[in-house]
Amino acid sequence: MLIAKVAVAAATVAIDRPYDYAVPDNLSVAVGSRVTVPFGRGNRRCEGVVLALGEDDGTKARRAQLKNIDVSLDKSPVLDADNVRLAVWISDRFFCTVYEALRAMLPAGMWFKDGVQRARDKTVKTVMLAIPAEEAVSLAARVRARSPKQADVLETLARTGEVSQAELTYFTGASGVTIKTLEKRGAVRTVERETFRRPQTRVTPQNGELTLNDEQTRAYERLTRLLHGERAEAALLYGVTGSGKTSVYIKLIQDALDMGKSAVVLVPEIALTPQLVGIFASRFGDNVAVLHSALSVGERYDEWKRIRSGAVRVAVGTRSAVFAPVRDLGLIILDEEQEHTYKSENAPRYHAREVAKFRCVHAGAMLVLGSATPSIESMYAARSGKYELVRLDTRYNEKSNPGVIIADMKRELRGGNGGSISEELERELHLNIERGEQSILFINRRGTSSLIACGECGHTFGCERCSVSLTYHSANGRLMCHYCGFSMPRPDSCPECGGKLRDVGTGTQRVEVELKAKFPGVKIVRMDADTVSLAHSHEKLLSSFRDGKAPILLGTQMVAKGLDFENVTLVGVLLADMSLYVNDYRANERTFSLIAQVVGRCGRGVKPGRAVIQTYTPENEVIQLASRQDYDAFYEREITLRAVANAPPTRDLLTLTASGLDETAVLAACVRLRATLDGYFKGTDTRILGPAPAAVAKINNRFRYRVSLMCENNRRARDIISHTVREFAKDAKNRGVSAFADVDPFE
DNA sequence: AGCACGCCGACT
DNA sequence: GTCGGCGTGCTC
Repeated sequence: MLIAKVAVAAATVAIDRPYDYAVPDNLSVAVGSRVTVPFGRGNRRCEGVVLALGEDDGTKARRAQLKNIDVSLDKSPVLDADNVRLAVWISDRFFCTVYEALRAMLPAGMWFKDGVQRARDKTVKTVMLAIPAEEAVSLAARVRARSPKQADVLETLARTGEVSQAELTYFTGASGVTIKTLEKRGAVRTVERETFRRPQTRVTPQNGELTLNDEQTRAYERLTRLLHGERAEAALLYGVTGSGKTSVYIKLIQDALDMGKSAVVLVPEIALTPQLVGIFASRFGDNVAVLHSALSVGERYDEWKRIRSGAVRVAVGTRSAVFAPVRDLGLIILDEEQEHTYKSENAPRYHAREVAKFRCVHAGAMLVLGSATPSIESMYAARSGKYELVRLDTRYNEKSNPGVIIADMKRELRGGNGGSISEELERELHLNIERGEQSILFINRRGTSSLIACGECGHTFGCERCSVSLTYHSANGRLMCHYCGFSMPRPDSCPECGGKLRDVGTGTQRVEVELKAKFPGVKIVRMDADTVSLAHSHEKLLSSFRDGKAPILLGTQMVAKGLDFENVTLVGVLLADMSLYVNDYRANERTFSLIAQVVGRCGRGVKPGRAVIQTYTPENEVIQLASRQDYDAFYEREITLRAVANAPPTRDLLTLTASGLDETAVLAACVRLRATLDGYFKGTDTRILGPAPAAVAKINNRFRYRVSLMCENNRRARDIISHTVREFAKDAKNRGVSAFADVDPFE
């Protein structure tokens, strides 16, 4: 009798192991087949993946205990032995179940829920005007008094054209009923559209020979030697902004293709790197598949199949594309390898860099990590010889470094300027506007919108389910929780004392208002989550900045990347020190990377550029070093601090997070966790910290506390951690509290 | 995490 | 006598 070892979906980490099932004679399954099996006392049906097959070697008694596999979900297996091996490794390294790891390897939407396949091609209901825009605006004015929601809907549609119903209700707060009423009145039409268009515009392939400069050629040649087998674990391509890493990537990919192999290119976020994706698309034409969160389920599946069949040899995508099923993997490139988007925050909590390493080692492929500001851990590995370090030190089209002005906001405040634009920045902006040159202003803050507080009693609005403040979105006029999605309309006055509500903190909208007052009549393009979502694309906003020659582009994080415009000669960083004051050992690194990137973007054109860094702590060394783009000095300083603190990369950080509805129970469980770990690590130099509230202490009514360990991430430490998590789940005292482990989380 | 099994109190 | 409370232990 044939026995299958199956990874089941219903298993948690506490009970995860391969379960044996009998394979009925009429069923054909292979390693990697998805199946359904009966599981648990209730024999409820659950999904699973076959990990291995073997002949029965047990006794009759044992055979009688075995249950049968129910059905096989695929005609031919969708995963293979390599996937299984990788999944087992991920489950061990990142403390998840084997099933969770396997699941991450398949395109979303291929999975069954309750035995019913989810809709293949989702459609989305979109709404558009059925009457001319001007007519809609005047209709809106007429009905405003009686039906304000309808008026809002009409005006929004007049501005945007076609919008999905979901977005429309988000921005106007109107319900589906309002839209139906308008439809009955003949003012709007609704259409079911396929979720997303194919994002790739087919570009004409460029086959022209790529010319590299001397330095690029040397870097390329060293990397090629690695590609041909003389390899370290990975290569770190450390190239200052503008040194032309992309050209080196392209040469390497071409080489891999010439050898009959495939390449995977990972980018932090597709939407933020349209230029890079565009370059690959035009260079490799139909040989590229772009994997992308905006693809519909069906499209994603199609792209996945194209890659798997070998029809496409280059896959470009975000984190999950590290699993792209390319034929004969020859090369993986992680661009901007320091970005936190490569680390998954949900199970499986893997880091794409580590998965890439594993795949490359097993496929005999090369891994290239590219960055202008490498993560401290990667540079550490490079310096200690684990990675090959390849540098690109000179800027292509050598331009003088931009002049950097550090504006002291404390002094501004003392001088009576309580706004968010310093005198220096205002002066430079004036200069640029006069000269017809463009400026980019970048707000360094997490979140996209501002907080609202009562100007009289100081009342603030918090989410009742989560431990965070509600942030105000001027785009839809609502207060929203960024964790659970709760939203409410912004009240007219303080619910406590009736006082007037004010915006606190510098949101993009507030800066925009300030700029408009200072520079009347000057066109400002604002790019943040609000405007991007409504206008549908970064590209649209960017081209309105570039082609429309708007003097000022103002935005959050998202303007910091991929901007490479000739006419931009001034970059301003508002609140440069904002990200320094986070309780996180990576705060310095993040701040440095952000500022250095922004400074580097400036002055890449023909004209000389300047950067204005606004900060309340102008003497801060991180800001000073970043403004000089002095990565090497920053690295030396930072690695010393990390070593003193026993923080990564000198040690690894392992965390255990417990969450539950009852705060005292969670805390008590965490204290027990800590005691258990203290026992296991007694007498070692492992540092154990906590329990401390997690960065977001409460999500969806669940309180979260965390215990951290700084130790070497070795077999023994991992065994202790996973054993502790298992025991935790079994302990009746921990009822109602769940725990998970994470490696080097980015929180 | 589910889910059944089992051993105690209220109710037809 | 039986229905259902939730404490306990297992999942091929």
